[in-house]
Amino acid sequence: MIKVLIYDDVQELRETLELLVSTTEGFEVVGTFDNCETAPTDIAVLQPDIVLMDIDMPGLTGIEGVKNIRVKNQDVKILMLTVFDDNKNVFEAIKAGANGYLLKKTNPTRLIEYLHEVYEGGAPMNASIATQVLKMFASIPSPAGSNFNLSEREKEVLQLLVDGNSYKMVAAEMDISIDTVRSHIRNIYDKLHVNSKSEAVAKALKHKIV
Amino acid sequence: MIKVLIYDDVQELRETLELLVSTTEGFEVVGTFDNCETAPTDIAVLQPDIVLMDIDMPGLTGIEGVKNIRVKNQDVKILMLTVFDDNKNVFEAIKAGANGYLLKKTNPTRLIEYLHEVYEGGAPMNASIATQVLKMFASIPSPAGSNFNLSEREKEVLQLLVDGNSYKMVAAEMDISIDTVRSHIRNIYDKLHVNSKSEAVAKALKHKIV
DNA sequence: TCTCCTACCGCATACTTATGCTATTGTACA
DNA sequence: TGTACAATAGCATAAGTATGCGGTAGGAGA
Repeated sequence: MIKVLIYDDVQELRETLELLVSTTEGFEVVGTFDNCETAPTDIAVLQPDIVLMDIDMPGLTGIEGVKNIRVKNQDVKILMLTVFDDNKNVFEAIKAGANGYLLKKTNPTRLIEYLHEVYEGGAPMNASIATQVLKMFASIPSPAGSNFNLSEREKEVLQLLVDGNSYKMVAAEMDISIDTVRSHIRNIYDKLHVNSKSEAVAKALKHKIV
Repeated sequence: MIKVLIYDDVQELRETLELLVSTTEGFEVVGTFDNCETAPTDIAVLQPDIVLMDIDMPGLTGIEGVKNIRVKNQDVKILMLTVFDDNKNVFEAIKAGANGYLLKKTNPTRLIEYLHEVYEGGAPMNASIATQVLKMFASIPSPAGSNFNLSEREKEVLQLLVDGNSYKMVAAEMDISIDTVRSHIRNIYDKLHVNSKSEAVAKALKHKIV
């Protein structure tokens, strides 16, 4: 018997989910709640195998709920449920420790399959969400960033700027005159095609130059 | 008819795959190759919808193959096939532009499902691989909602600073006075515990505030 | 040898930024 | 019905920055 715990603020959906899961062979609903304020203790008491967690709840959001659960319990499988496959939430939920991410419009048969999948250690996601995850993944800048032909010395200066140093502080740090710092920075600006310190810093970070 | 192109250096597997796909309703194998040296031109000529790409090939690896394909073609769906669900390869393949990542031990029925899924824009992955992807994802240096209690307006200003705007440009962009911009920036500095524009930009980018 | 590049240094000037203080509005919450 | 805070705006001044010009010295390579 796979024990399932349900969090959803919408009564109708909560009941639909409960009905679906409890009438499926091999599954048992051990509780349903309209908020996840007490999730960590609920789980300690009810000992579910899988938690279905709505992401859009008033008060404590599902993501907060997952974080709170994971402080106490790393084992229970958590499946996020959401109406929107919006970028930020997916990322946040995964980082919080969710095991899968499903759209509410997922059809019942598929949902049950996904429950089996997560129970067996998988990470079920709807196709659209999986695609998003891959895209986010692919957008992670690779370690080999273009370095714009900056000389070693220039990179040093740039690093110090990124760390929040003023010209004066850079000069002190590198033990060169402030005018030399100016020279270096001028050259850096030329190479990066920028004309302010903050633009240079932004470009350095975005392109992982430093 | 969904057109499939197969790359695998092992003749037996190539033939098994070809048999499986070509005997399935709605699918057609337009070619099989034992290496992906000529992949970009193969694809230009054969116009497949889906490419099945073995990852472990002598000479040009499947990952190199994907990179080469993506230079010319962003539309064809590429499914990676591998015996090992090893961390580095998954990451590299995704970064190269693969649409999905399957283990060779995937059973035939499931494989066909996955082919449909990728054709429809999904990102099929075996459960074990999806789990890995989530884990990698979760280990990405944390953006984790640290927004330093910036108000919406302050975030707007900060974004403009990150984009390289001066006070004057921010004022023009937001249609407020430069003194108001100063006010906002003062408050941003207080909240971020910095005291220069470039520090603020660096912090914004490092903490993914904007 | 001569040229190119890098690192170094200097001065001057206009512009931008940081930070002090103050003040009015509107909205939200207790 | 106050209290709190966000957003707006202003003024003044010191500090920092951007960019114009100029220069020297040393090493790599044509």
